Amino acid sequence: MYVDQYSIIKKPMTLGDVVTRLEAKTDLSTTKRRDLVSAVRTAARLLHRSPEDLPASVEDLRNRLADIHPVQASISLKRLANVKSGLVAAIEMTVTTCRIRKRQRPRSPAWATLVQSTPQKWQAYTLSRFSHFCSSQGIEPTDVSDDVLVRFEEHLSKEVLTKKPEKIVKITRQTWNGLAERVHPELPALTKPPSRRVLTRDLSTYPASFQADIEAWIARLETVDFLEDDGPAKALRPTSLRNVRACLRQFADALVKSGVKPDELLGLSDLVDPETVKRGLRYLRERDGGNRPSHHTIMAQLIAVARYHVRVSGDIEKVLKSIQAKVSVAYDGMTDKNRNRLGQFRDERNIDLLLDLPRHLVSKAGKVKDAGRNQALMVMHAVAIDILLACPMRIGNLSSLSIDQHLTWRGEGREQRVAIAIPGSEVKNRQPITIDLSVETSKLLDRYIHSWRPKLEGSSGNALFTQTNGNARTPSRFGQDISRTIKRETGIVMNAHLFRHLAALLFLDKHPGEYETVRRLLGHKNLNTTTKFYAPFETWRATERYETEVLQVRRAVK
DNA sequence: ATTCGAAGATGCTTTTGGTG
DNA sequence: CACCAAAAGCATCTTCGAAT
Repeated sequence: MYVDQYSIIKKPMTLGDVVTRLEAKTDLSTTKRRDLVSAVRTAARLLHRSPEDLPASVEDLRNRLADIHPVQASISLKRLANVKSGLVAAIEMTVTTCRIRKRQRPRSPAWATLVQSTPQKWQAYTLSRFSHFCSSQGIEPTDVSDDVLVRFEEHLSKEVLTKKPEKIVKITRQTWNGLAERVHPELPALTKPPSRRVLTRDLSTYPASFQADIEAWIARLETVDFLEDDGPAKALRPTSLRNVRACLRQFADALVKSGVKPDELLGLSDLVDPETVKRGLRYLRERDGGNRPSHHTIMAQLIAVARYHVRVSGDIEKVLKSIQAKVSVAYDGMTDKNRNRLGQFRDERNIDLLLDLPRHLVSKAGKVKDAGRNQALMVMHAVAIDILLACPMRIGNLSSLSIDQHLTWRGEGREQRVAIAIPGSEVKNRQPITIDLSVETSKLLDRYIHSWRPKLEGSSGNALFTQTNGNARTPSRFGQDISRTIKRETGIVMNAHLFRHLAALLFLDKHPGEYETVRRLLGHKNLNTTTKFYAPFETWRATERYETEVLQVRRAVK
């Protein structure tokens, strides 16, 4: 590489330099200096790096610090906040030359009036930081433009250690536009950037004959005519029908995006011609940067359509099958993501944290003086997690538990226990679920129903985990609630379904090879399914045993 | 002063029984 | 017993709202 001999090659500043400069700073009190140096060192320690190896860049440190959770790092939330604040202050003092000072001059009169007169208090909060930023830059409310928002985002990401600058910008824009639209017509509206999400064309934008053809195909899948010879053996469930529709919509969209005119799609037969299929798949592969499971699913739907609806020749069907084979994605048992998430539980501390979480949540809720909705939700999550630990059912079944239909109380007083019974028709694989909860879990459930659930709107209904409208929480919603609570309280990243894997893992850890028990616990129909999933984890135990039995010996010898 | 929560919609991924 | 189809589940976006 050619290097200009006259140019001075500057090494990027590191946190090591920040410490050196801080220590040389005579205008700081000894205490202040000590605190700042400590903050920088602690931050580096949390990141498992030496200060010299970390760039003195707020932007870079934000990303690194984003994954630090106080519980996992064994420090208090407050201490972590103090460390972050000290870190930014230290960088400001030693590295950054120009920055917008916090709490400097008051905002300009126009900004002050605007923010103080918002209809809702939260709007003032939301716009607080933005208004100070603009004011300090000499930008009045009427001068606000998309460009100003860009500079605001730059300020947030380069000079402040907030978690998600882009989210703050998004909410600022939303709040601003809300005010501009409803309260202050004189204010300029901000442009909403296009969503990065792929959205397919709505089916209603295709020719009527195409829409009708799809509906006919769906209708065929959802009804069983026992007199029909080659009809489906059983009616598909609503979820599957939704997926069929989605696949066809996504493929039609792929064709349009690759240049086919929507008007040219007159029926399903226009989707399954081999050349057309290749064209669509090429587009999808290009767009997604490789094969995806969804491409394979789409292909499967197209083949079904080709075979049973369009009734293509056997030759064509063979061609389509060979195309499908080319887009398949190798998959064995469990994905890396799930494997990694389960890996968190190789640390026994995390197992304890999770097992103890229900109790922790209840006691946390109980400590609040005027406990209200939020505390009731905490106890709701405690109950959900406790049930998942005892009986790792699918989130769909958990979220729709009904007090009247699924719960039965047995026994009296201290021995009272709650039984959960879910009929097979409500379960994914049609295996009924029956479980007697432990006395402890039953007590927790009882306390939730009698003391906490009534604090929630919608508690007059039968849903154990009620929404404000009285309906049961939706599975995806409830799953997210539970994941978030677990993440917030323990730092563990998991989803509701992982409770099933975890249960199997914990049990097999204590009782190696007892797959039959795990099969019953998880309600699998086939033992095959169980072993397929969990046999790979024997490797973990193998390395652990190697560690304890062989490496320990080495230590002893040493 | 700073995000956070609820809930619906939908794209995308995973699970799981069964079959060739 | 590898592979596939059915039936989920998960992640993320959107919109309307607030809590600490």
